[in-house]
Amino acid sequence: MNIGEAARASGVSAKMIRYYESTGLIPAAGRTGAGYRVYSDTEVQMLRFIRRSRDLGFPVEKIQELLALWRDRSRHSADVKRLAQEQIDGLERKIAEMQAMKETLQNLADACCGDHRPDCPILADLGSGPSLMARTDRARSSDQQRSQPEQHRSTD
Amino acid sequence: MNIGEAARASGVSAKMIRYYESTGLIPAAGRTGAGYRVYSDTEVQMLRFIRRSRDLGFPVEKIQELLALWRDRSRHSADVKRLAQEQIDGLERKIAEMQAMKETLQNLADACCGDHRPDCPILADLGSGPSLMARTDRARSSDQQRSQPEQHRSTD
DNA sequence: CCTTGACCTTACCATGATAGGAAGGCCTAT
DNA sequence: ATAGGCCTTCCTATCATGGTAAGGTCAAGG
Repeated sequence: MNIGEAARASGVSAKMIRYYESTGLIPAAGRTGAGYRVYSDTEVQMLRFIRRSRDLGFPVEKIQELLALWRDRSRHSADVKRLAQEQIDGLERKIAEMQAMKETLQNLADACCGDHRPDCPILADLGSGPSLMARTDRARSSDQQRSQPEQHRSTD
Repeated sequence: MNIGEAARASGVSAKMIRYYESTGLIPAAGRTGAGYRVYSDTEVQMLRFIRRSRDLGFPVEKIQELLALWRDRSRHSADVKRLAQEQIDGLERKIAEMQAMKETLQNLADACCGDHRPDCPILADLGSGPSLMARTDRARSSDQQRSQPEQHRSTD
């Protein structure tokens, strides 16, 4: 099987297969006399493993660990579970982060009448110092820093 | 104010300020005789605007539009609201995507006993073809080594 | 045989936003 | 005048992926 077929069979693009090989994620494939890479079913299965792991958001670095465990018949499932849990935790963190952004934006958008008038709480918030939204405002302090004549910061 | 002070005052690193200038997001700053960039309070305010927009997940491309609206005193708040809503929608899509990953992983992890034994539904799923998961069910394993005659293209 | 077209090869460039470093110039206080 | 802290530009890297270009290979058909 050449790289194009392996790509179609695994769902990993030929481009990425070569990249994974170059980075050492997968071992170098065999070659025909002409230099074409050759793939066995076993190797395609490994590529599918990688593809599926990527689909679940695992970074390539972690996939390396997953592959090592996959190949290790004396692995401890606890190690696999730990990797999965770390990934779950990472996803959760990112979800929470984006959820917070979304809520802040939603609050701002809700407060914006969204018509022909220029007044807009969204821009007002963006243009002000630290986040006024998300929780009741506080630290509004000086929204302009001291106005020094120019250059250097000297005596603080 | 030089770039270091502007960075501290805006929360945008000096590195990024130069980058934003090089990409045209912000106009080129004035320079002292020695070539040092000089920033006014107005420019620092703009940098804070950018910083806050980034904190809300806006890509620089969108920030360019936001900045244009910010500067345009005859803007329509509807345009701002639309940008915000697009960003909200984008965040929602990404959140849903990651939520799906998380749930799939959680189901797999829940099915993994996570002890010293090698059997692991997580690896079994990753090693199988297309997603066997998707619903809240698994409780299966040892389903990974069936060699499928999937090759086509007779020219081998 | 020669052409055609689909496939393969390597190598380089680009993305987006950010950080790191090197090499050298500038500024100010001591 | 020298130290050391700041500035400058330029280069590199990230991470996973796609694109392009220039050239070799292979199978089929005229």
